Formats: sequence, C-alpha cells, structure tokens
Amino acid sequence: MLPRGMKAGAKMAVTLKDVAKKAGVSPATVSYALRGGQYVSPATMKKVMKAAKALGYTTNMSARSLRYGKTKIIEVVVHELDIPYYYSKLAATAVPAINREGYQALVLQTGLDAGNVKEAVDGISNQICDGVILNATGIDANEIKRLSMNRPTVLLDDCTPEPVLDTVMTPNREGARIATRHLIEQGCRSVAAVGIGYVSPTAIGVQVGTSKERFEGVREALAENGMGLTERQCLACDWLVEPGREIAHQLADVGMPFDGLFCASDSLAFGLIRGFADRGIRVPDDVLITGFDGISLGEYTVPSISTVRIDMKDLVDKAIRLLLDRIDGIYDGEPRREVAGYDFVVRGSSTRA
Amino acid sequence: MLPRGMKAGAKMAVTLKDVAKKAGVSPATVSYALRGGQYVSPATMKKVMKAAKALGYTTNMSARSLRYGKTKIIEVVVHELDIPYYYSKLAATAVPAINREGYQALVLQTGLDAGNVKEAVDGISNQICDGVILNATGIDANEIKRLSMNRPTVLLDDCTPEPVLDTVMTPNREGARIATRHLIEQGCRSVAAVGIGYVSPTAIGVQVGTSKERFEGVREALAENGMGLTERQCLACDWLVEPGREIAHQLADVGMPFDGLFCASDSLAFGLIRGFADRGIRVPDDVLITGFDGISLGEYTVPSISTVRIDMKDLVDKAIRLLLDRIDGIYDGEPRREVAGYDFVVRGSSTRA
DNA sequence: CTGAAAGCGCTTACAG
DNA sequence: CTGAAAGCGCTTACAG
Repeated sequence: MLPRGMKAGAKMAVTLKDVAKKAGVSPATVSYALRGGQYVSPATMKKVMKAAKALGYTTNMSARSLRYGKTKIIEVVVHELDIPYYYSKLAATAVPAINREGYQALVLQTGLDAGNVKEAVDGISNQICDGVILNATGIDANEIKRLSMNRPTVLLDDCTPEPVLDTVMTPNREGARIATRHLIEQGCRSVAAVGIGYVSPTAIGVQVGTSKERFEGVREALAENGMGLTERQCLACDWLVEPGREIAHQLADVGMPFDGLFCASDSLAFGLIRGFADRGIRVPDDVLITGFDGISLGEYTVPSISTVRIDMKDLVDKAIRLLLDRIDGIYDGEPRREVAGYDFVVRGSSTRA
Repeated sequence: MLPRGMKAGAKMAVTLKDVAKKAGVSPATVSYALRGGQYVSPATMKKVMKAAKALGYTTNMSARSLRYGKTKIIEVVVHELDIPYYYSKLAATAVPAINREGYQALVLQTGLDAGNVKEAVDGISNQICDGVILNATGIDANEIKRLSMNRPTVLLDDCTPEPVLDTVMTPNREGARIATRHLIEQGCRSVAAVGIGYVSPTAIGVQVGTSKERFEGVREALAENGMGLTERQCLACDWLVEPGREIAHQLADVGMPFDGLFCASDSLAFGLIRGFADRGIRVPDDVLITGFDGISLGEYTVPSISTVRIDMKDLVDKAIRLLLDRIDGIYDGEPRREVAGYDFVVRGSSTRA
C-alpha cells in the first residue's frame, strides 16, 4: 500500500506493522517491546523479538526522528579530511566523544571553499541533526547567524570581536608568542613567520582572523626582545605541505636570510623540512623551525617537529559541552567563548644537538 | 499543537504550514513553489518565497525522507580518520564524488575494532541512508550478508573467495609482487616483509585476507628470482607508524639483517624511516624501503617513499557506480568484484643515488 | 498488559 | 493554478 504517487522501491523495507502482523500483536505493542519492554509481558516480548529478527526489522530513522522531534545526531563539519592532519584528527577525536554522549556523529567534508561550507550546512543539515560543530573560517557573522537559526551550532576558531555563537578558540596569539619566544631563546636573531600575512599598523584594529592573531603573537614575542616584524618577514601562503616546500625552495634560492621560522601549521613545517632537504639546507643546523597544531606525524618526521600542540580532546569536549547545553536547554544565554588547552612541545626541528 | 506526549523543544522549527499561513496559501502550494514552481503562478511563487525567507524556513529532512522513501544519502564507513592516511584520503576522495551524483555523503568512523563496525552500521545506518560503502576487514561473510538486508552495500577489500556483496579490491597481490620485484631489481638479496604475517604452506589455501594476498605477492616475486620467504622474513604488526618505528629499532638492535623491506603500508614505511634515523641507519644507503597505499605525505618524507599507489579516485568511482546501480535498480544480479587501478611510484627510499 | 488513534512534516494524485 | 486529503513509519497518552 504505497502512498499516493509514491513509486515502488526495488525492495520495500520491513516495518513495525509487518512485525506486528507476524507476531500477532498491535504495532504499539511492538514499539514498546522493541524499546525495552516496558508494559510488555515476557511472552509477548519474546514473540515480538522473534518476529522482528525473522523479518530483519530495523527502525526507520526518518520516521522515528520525525515523531521524536530529535535525531540524536551531531554533525562535525570540517574543510578537508586529507589535509595532514588537523581536520582528520579533529574528526577522529570528535566522533567517539560524541558517541559517548549518546549521539551519533556525522562528519561532513566541505572542501576549502567557504561557499561550500554554507551550502553543506544549508543542505544536509537542514534538520537531519540536532547540532553542528563547525569550523567558521571564511564565513561572515551574518551568514553564521542565519545558519544557526535552525539548530544549535558551536564554532571553532571564530575570531569575530563580538561572538555571535558559542565558540571554542585555539590559542592563536599565545601559541605564536610562545613558539617565537622559544626560537629566540634558542639563539635565533632573524625570525620569519611562514603562512602569516603581514598586518600593517593601520589594519591591526580592523583585520580579523586566526592568521592575524598569530601575527600579533609573533610580533609581541619579537618586540619583547627588541626586534621588529616587517613585511619582509611575513611569508603568506596556504597552511599546507606543498606551499611549505615551495617557500623553502624560495628561501634557499635567495641564500636563506633567516635563522628561525615560525610556521602557522605542522603541515607547513613538514613541507619546509622536505624543501630544505632538496636544497641541502639542514634543519636544525642551518635553521630552526617550529610548527603549530600538534599533529601526531610531527613526532615522526626527520627531524621531528617542535610544535604548539592543541589539546584536541579538550577542544572537542568543550565544543560538545557547549552544544549539549544548548540542545538540552540547559543554557540559553549570550554566546560563550572558550579556549582549548595546549602545550608547547620541543623536538628536533628547533634544538641544536 | 504538539503530538500527544511530545515534549516542547527549546525552539520549534518553522514548518511548511507556518509558511503557508504567512503567505496566505495552502501547504501544498508552498511545497510546489519551494520545489521549483511547477503548477505555481509567478505571483504566488513570489509570495511563498518571501514568506519562507522571512521565517527562515528549511525543509525537515526526516519528514521528506519518510515521505519520499529515499534519503539521498550515501554513507562511507571507515575505521579511523586520523591514521595517516589511507582512510582520510578515502573519505576525502569519496565525499565530492558522491556529491557529484546528487547524494549527500556521510562519513562514519568506527574505530579499529570490528565489533564497532557492526554496531555502527546497525545503528545509525538503519534507514538513514540509501547505501553504504564499507571497509569489510574483520567482519565475516554472514555478518556482512545480514547487514546488507536493509540497503545496498559495497565492500572495500573483502577477500572472501565467494563474494557475498559487490566489492572493490585493492591490488594486494600484484602490488606486493611489483614492489618486491623492484627491490630485487635494485640489488636487494635479503628481503623482509613488514606488517605481513607468515603463512605456512598448509594455511595458504585456508587463510583469507589482505595480508595473506600481499604475502603471496611477495613470495611470488622472490620465487621468480630463486629466493624463498620464510617465517624469519615476515615481521607481523599493525600497519601504523609507531609499529614501524619499533620494528626499525628491533632490526637495528640485531644488526640489520635485511637489505630490502617491503612494507604493507606507507605509514609503516614512515615509521621505519624515523626508527632507522634514531639508530643511525641510513635509508636508502643501508636499506631500501617500499610502502603501499600512495598517501600524499609519502612524497614529502626524507627520503620520500616509493610506493604502490592506489588510484583512490578510481577506487571510489567504482564503488559509487556499483552502489548506484543497486540503488537505482539498474543491476540486480550476482555480486560483482572490481579492482582499483594503481601504479608503482619510485622515490628516494628505494633508489641509491 | 494491550490496542486504537493521533500526529510529527512532508509530497503528490486528484478534484476543482 | 490552487487546496483538501491521504499516507510515509513511528511513538505515546489514553482507554480498556
């Protein structure tokens, strides 16, 4: 008995009604039985279970969600799963943490283009999940506000001065400051920032974002030590492996003008190490390098990568807590902002033997 | 007007009915208008659009799916997203490919335990998606059969002699053979297989799996050149970075008895390179190494990793094609099995300058 | 302990 | 071109 106008599927799924008929009880009783047996006699229970198993019944989640008003799904939206390695680590950490709270986790990959993120969240997320954890980079505040109309949303690393939604921040400025300070302590006197665009004094109050915060951190550490941060020292590029390699080549070709490099990501550091190896420049003998993120692979490169290691578990736990507080109606006030824990890990890339 | 027994959510979502009331038309008309405007006058169209926008309406996917009988979602089940780097690459490749077919892609992470895979597929997938792409390692054929009762499923790398479901294979045996042959051509006379358990002649017809296939490939290449493959040459371990490092340490500690190492994964090769560096053993000067998978990072290690590179795009395309043929009812016959394309990439880890 | 009934939000054949 | 109605599969308060 198809609904009017519905096409027959190749294979109709088994429904509660089918199980009820087979077990000789009402659908209501089947529902009660399947959901743990409250109000159901042991004998009925047994009949129902047997029938359900025999027919291979599984709950139609669309129907349950529609009825229940909740999906028990939390979505994790990341840009790229195969960027080594921040996002895959984020997703991998978030999934079991979400499961522990009794929710299913769905990972959504949007690609690096900000437009796709909008679309992705608009699209599937419509109402297929109860909440979203979303890396906000590249979407503006209005857009974010609009997205949140439908469901609780926690942002990651949204640097907007006035937060519009709950956010978990990475320690951009502090991390950059500590890493740069470390380079100076190791004796560097000519430091550059890889992956960081120069921010002019007039733009400093206007510009917003992760890169700008890290710029500030680097600048502060240099200033503490009587050094400046000029345009020449800022080597803007995407935070990926290949750009790191290219920058290493460029630096080698102009005679390696720096003795310390703060990298905005471990992937960049990874690429730099490779690029310097191509040109016979030795890390850490000829130049010291620090990364950012704390991807696990950084422990295994040769040399291994000193890094600002984000406590991914802490980040994820905080995001989930913020989200559940909204979903469960425990908190309904102004947007809150938290900062993920981190530590600085000293490894081979920034220490001379 | 809540359904009986339903608790009020913190925030009721906007429904078709709300839009209809606001626009002064019927819900049916709103539905038609929102779905492209067939049968709807331009004036009505405009009114509806305006009302929908004003209220921030989005479709309730649970309801639509329930009505439509399809979810337009394909699920990709992987073990671990942050294992460098096969699974994240798989997921990252599959998502846009699935989107191109007009489906949403959901990535599900199960962890390395086979029990979790069952649970994951049982659980969320119930009927929230139209099809599943699933790495089968560690689940037996009966289980797989049962899982597939509910929806079309494509397996990855299921080595069961009689396929129970559509499968895309990686070229396990051929890849291992070619890599090993390459090591021999480069002059290796004492080759070991890392990550591969020894398979005795009596077990060879019985044992099933990826590892066994690769064992066979290695054995064949060695046999072609008059060499054998004994238990001593098989160093079984998980295909991860840390085990690779540990094996390197062990080999170094017993005086490095091999001059060529076939690794079952690039991650293993990655760890070996690191472990040998710890002990002053040089790759490729002292020992040649080949990997398997073709993860992008293998290009950036020092030395870079020679590898059997799986054509991930081809693998994913084949999996999606098999799946869509089932979903769309284009094919309904015996399980089909395809092999993903691949090539062997020669890099620094297996070539002496 | 069990069943009949209502309703979640949507879509579409049908009647106007 | 538009609206009233049926029904997707499920859950639960209510009546028995």
